Amino acid sequence: MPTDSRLPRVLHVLLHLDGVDRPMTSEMIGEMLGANPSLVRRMMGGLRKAGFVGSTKGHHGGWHLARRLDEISLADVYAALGAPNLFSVGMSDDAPQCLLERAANAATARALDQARVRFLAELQGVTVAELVENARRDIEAFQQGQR
Amino acid sequence: MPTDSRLPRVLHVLLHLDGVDRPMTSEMIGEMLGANPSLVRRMMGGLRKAGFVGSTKGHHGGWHLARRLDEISLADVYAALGAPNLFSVGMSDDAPQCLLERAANAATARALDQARVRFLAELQGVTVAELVENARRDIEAFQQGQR
DNA sequence: GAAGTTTGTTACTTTGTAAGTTACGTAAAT
DNA sequence: ATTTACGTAACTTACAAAGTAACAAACTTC
Repeated sequence: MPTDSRLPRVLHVLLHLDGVDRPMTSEMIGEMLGANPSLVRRMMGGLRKAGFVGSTKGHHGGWHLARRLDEISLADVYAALGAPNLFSVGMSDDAPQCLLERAANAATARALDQARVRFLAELQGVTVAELVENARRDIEAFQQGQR
Repeated sequence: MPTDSRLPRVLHVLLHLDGVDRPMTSEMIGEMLGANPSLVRRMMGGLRKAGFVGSTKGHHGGWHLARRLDEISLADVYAALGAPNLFSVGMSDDAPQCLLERAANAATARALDQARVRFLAELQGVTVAELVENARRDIEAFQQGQR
């Protein structure tokens, strides 16, 4: 399967929406991401339902922020995308008869669960607003290097 | 992509190999896993290179353990499989120009890295032998319930 | 209210990777 | 020599997200 890149992509979009005062159309966003406008609408749909962004139709329509970025954690964004499957590794049979197979599956599931918990905890601890700050720091560091 | 189920599957195989004194053929293992013998040979190849199992050709040939299960951690097994890609989530572009995209990617990568570390740590802390013990406990609990 | 813009949604095609399959060479046992 | 069984390469299938196309609905502007 092509890698599921929705999480970093919609984060990228949120960061840009924060920096503009006009709505951005799906076409503008699509160009930014190197993606199709239709795909953008699909990705952003979840964020709209979650109330993080709004969208307006017609002239000068497009996507805009509907909540402050410091009120949105990365975990919120991930959830708004529908908490898509995180792993490419998994069990082929969830409730096997063989007890040895169960032991093998249980051990694998345990490790995956721990990893998922860690992943979500990390996302929970960061707001989208902090990403803006990180980027700003990077920009300053870059300008520093230019002098 | 179909889910990568190699880790739980080869663990399952190791647990069975521990319980028999004769080598198991790829065909027997394939039937056990609901998989093709050729696929079994591919999956087990890495374990052979790692020295965890051996394989012999010809009459009464097949796969057998080549190391004690308490000397093999789940992380060893995962590594022997080639440390296959763990996540279905990832970035579409690794080194983008846009600093906002970089911030979005970095945050995603950070969470994934933490999750991977947690996953490996969990695998590292468990030996295949311990899975046998777990299964044995399950069997006893089952028999207890039968009385 | 006509024209033009933009989203919302559906249906379809493409893509990437492991699974699954087929085939055949190689080596060992009888 | 025959049979068994691994080793490996080449090919097809499956599946979910990406990507594409199309169009109705809704809004803006004039």
